[in-house]
Amino acid sequence: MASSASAAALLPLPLPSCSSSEDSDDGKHLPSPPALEANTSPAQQQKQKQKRRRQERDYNVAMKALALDGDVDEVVAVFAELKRTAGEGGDGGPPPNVLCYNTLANALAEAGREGEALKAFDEMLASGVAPNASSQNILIKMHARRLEFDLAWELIHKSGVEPDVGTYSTLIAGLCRAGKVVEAWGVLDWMLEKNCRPMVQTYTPIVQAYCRDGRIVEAKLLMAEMERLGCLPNVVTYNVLIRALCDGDRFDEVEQVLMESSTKDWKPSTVTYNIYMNGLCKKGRSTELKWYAGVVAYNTVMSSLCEMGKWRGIMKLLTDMIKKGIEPNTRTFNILVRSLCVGGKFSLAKSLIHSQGFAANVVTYNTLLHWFYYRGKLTEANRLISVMLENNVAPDEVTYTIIIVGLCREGKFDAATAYFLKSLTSGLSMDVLTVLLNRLVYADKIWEINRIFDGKDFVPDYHVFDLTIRTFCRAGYCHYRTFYKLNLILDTMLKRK
DNA sequence: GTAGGGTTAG
Repeated sequence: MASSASAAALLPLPLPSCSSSEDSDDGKHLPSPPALEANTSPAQQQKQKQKRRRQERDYNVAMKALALDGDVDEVVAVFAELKRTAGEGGDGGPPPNVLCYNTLANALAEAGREGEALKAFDEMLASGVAPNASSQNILIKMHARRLEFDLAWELIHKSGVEPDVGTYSTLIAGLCRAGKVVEAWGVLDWMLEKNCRPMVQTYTPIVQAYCRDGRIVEAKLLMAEMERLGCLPNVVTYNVLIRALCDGDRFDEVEQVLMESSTKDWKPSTVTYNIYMNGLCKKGRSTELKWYAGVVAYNTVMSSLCEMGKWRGIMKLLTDMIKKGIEPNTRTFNILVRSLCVGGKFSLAKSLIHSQGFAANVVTYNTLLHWFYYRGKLTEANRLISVMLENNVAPDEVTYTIIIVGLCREGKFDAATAYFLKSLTSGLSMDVLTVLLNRLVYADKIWEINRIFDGKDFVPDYHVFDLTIRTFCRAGYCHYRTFYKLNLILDTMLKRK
């Protein structure tokens, strides 16, 4: 995979502590074209460097804000702009510094665009910018998400970048998410051996792992231990605990924990209240909005009202929040779209896409598509797909799933298969394939299945074989009279290998 | 100014 190749690419480190923004006069990246260079004094050059550094910081802050907002495309655009301004002198100019590359790569990784994140790091190395501990941590995070812990270890041991608290914390978080709490404790011991002091961020994932397993007693014990060690649990740690208490219907204890917050030296945030309220909503105990409610709280309640079919109440809340000066976001909007669909107001829901001040995203289109198919409005669905593509909104796995399910239900297996083949251009999704195969096999559409594996753009691997055989067997095709159909498909698949 | 733990939409 590309990830291991890139991990290897990070191994030989050029100059471990040197970032491009530092004043290393190695002459590798002169900021200005020669002509300008000739008649600028050292003082002026210094000034230009400072200006560039400020510019990089500003761009970096902007990228971070955009990433927080979930607008990754815009992050990519800002980064490109940063590179462009460097090249205005004519000969390319200095590359962005390591922090900017980190921000870019992290935003991409967080958005699930890991291939692009790795490409960003490759580009960084190619421009002679040395990675730092944060770059390494971002890579470790990506490895951990794919459960490639061996690669994560290899990176730590061979990169030459000294692991920091963040490195260990990232690894611990990844292990905890994968349910490997014992290994996480191992890493904690290891860092203590290396005299690296843990932080709240190091312990919190372990608290969370306990909470997820319903081991609340152990979670609380660990939090007590943190206090003893002088590493006080903070609002995030308590949020984890409160969520677990909500899931367990232990709302009295939530109140208790909140009451004690002032003496325990932490302050509940809007996130805390959002978790609490979400817990109450899920148990059907509250739709009352308190004074501290922000946009997320409104979204939660509106969404819960939508589940209950009270879509008129949603409109009331929308006007309510606008009156209070709380700005609705894309999610608010999507909840509104969904509630309008639930209420059968399709044309109104559709018209919202073109309304000003709202950028429809892939979720918006998915919501509408789902309902169009659900109500058998195939022409509308087709038209919407065109609009979506015209507006440069890329379909995701959910989109393809909705389309495929919708078409199959109408008996349009051929079209559904065509969409699956189209989805391959953005990579194979096993989820999408599972959905399609299920429908085709149960409908006995052997010809279409053959078509999936007959194309030149799809070479089945072990998982695909496994899935196919299982699906056929579950549908009863492993009977001797029908087995030849599965054989036919397997033949086609083997031809491709 | 980058990384590492927590909330809401299909």
